[in-house]
Amino acid sequence: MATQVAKESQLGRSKQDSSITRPSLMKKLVERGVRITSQRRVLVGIIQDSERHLDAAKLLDLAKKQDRYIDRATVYRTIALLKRHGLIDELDLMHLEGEKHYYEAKTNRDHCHMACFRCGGIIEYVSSSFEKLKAEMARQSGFQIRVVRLEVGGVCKHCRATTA
Amino acid sequence: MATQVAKESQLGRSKQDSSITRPSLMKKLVERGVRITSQRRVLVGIIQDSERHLDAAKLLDLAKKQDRYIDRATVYRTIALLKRHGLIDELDLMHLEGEKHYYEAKTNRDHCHMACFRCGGIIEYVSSSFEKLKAEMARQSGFQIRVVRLEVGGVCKHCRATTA
DNA sequence: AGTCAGTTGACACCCAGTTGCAACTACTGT
DNA sequence: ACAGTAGTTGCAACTGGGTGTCAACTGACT
Repeated sequence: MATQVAKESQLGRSKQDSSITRPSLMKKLVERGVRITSQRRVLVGIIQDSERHLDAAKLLDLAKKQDRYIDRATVYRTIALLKRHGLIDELDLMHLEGEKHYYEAKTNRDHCHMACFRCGGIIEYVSSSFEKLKAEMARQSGFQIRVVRLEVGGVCKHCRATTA
Repeated sequence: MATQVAKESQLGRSKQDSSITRPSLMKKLVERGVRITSQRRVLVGIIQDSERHLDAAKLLDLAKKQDRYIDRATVYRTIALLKRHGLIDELDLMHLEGEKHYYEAKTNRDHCHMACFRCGGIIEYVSSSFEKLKAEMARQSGFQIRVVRLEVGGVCKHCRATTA
């Protein structure tokens, strides 16, 4: 049984299915004794609340609205911090817009990203089959899974219908 | 039912399961009317026969042994050509060694790459559950899938056993 | 309030990948 | 076999995401 979370153009991100939750990043950082600087508060807040998939440059832009002296390097360092703690996921979105990476707060359920080569839309796809596959992979290979990334590129339903 | 293809350190690539085949890249290119230059013959031959996952720099190195005037740009352009024709897959292998990309000739069955953060080994994992998941995603979302990339990062069986 | 390890901003740097262009060449039609 | 030409190559300069270094700063302890 799968829940297709909807589609939105231009790297937009759909509202989450009610069964999907995002734990508070700040809380997790505090719990782990990570020093909370004003810059981290700003950056983590933006990632936590974002409805879109953010790349480093966009994240910097948004952060500068709250702290105009914040630096590129700090953005990258904070991203690395959150990755190290397993609090965010890194995505390529099939390089629809170049080599940059996108980030999103980790949710309680892994999901797949389907990127449309025509319209640039991203569909987030949650499925129990995906969970089962993960479990099967771990069991059969003896691998301890820490990160999973499932990305699909192709043409979405809408573009298939509207293009010759 | 899954076939775990084995494990090899340092981005090594295991021998393929007998049910997995790699169609001839050159033949496909000729069929499609692509111009066959000496450089392309060299590069495509290397990719076709490689037992490892190749990045652009390694591919250039190997190519230079056959044609010492071959250029970086030609390597990137050939990779783009093969990608455009859907003949190779692009991998990140969880950025185990930086941001570069790896390439492999597309096989008749999609497979997952499991990257060990400790030893750098890559396990290739083929599973009918994966095929089923793909079919389910396509059906439920109306998405026409052209490329799929499933990568997993974690700790392999061997490293879990040998490390404190 | 004082301490100091961890963090920041600034800036130079790295490196994978791209681009523009003149010279070259694989294929086509003859 | 040969010439014409569209597609390809090598070169060199460039782009852009990301990193390293280091002096100055600051959050979280006592």
